[in-house]
Amino acid sequence: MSDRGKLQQELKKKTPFTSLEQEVVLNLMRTADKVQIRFTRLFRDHDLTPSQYNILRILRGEGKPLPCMEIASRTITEVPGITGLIDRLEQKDLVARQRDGQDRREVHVTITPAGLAKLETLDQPLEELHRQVVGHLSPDELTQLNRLLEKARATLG
Amino acid sequence: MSDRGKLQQELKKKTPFTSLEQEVVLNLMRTADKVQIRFTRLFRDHDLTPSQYNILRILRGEGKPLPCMEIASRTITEVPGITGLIDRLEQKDLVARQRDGQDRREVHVTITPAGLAKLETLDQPLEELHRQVVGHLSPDELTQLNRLLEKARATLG
DNA sequence: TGTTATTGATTGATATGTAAAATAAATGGC
DNA sequence: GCCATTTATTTTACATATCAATCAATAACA
Repeated sequence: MSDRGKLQQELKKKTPFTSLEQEVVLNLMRTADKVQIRFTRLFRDHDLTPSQYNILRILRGEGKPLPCMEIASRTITEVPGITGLIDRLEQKDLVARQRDGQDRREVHVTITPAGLAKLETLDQPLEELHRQVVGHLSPDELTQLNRLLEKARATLG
Repeated sequence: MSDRGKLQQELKKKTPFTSLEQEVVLNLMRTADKVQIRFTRLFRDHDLTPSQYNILRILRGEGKPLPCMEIASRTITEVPGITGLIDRLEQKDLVARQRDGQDRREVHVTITPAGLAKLETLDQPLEELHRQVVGHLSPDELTQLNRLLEKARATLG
């Protein structure tokens, strides 16, 4: 069965794709969705959501407290959403808030030792999951896929 | 600048990717996210959400009333989420509920003339957006991208 | 200096996705 | 026909995303 046929069957659509462009977009969204489901499951097993993990990872990578604006700028999450995310991470003692800077409007967020420990328990499973998800593609295919995704994204932002 | 460098800069990460697999996954999620944002905006301009549009499109494609279970099976949305979606579409008179079948547990959902009209106003803008989003890739690249995305998704469920 | 504009963060409203449990109707075995 | 099970849907609870509005602190500037 052709590639086109496969996706068509998967979506249970009766009509053929009207364009190659439409097929690519659907394919992209559907694949990303399935990948995300796998990662979401892993995070949930560790009592985290993808957004929460992402913030912890950013804080660890930076190694110092970051204001909410800066966190928002590095995630999909809009600034108002950061507030609630930090609230829930703070309740779990994975991050802490500080108003220490000269600019007292800024709330600096720090990852706690417990937050760092939580991340460490996820490092290996995550690396393993990355391999599980796209490991069946050859290095050439992965490189090619990267190139095409980059090119697709180039005009988008 | 290399592809790896570009994404790295974009995410403001300080450390290089630990693997090609990780890079592909991040690339995939990020690209899908940006594409989705564009479509979400278009739908919002027409007072719809992506999920709402998706349900209308499915109903139009089928051409006859469908039970909630069937709608859920053709979307990302889990069954419980369908209820609220149909609620809001019904409030806008874009769909209607019927309990006409032999199995009176089933709620059949029909698209209304207003719903069909709403979809028609979206057909052209959507086709145009598909081209805008990935139209700068050559047909060869689109075909290649489709193949790689299909292959990536093959092991995912 | 004092008024205004901007910025960082929060809150509130609406929509969605997910999981668990509840409700109601249909089905199968006896 | 009765009862346990299954099925279709809804309800409830929680996390998130988006947008608008608000509040406090700072910056800009006449």
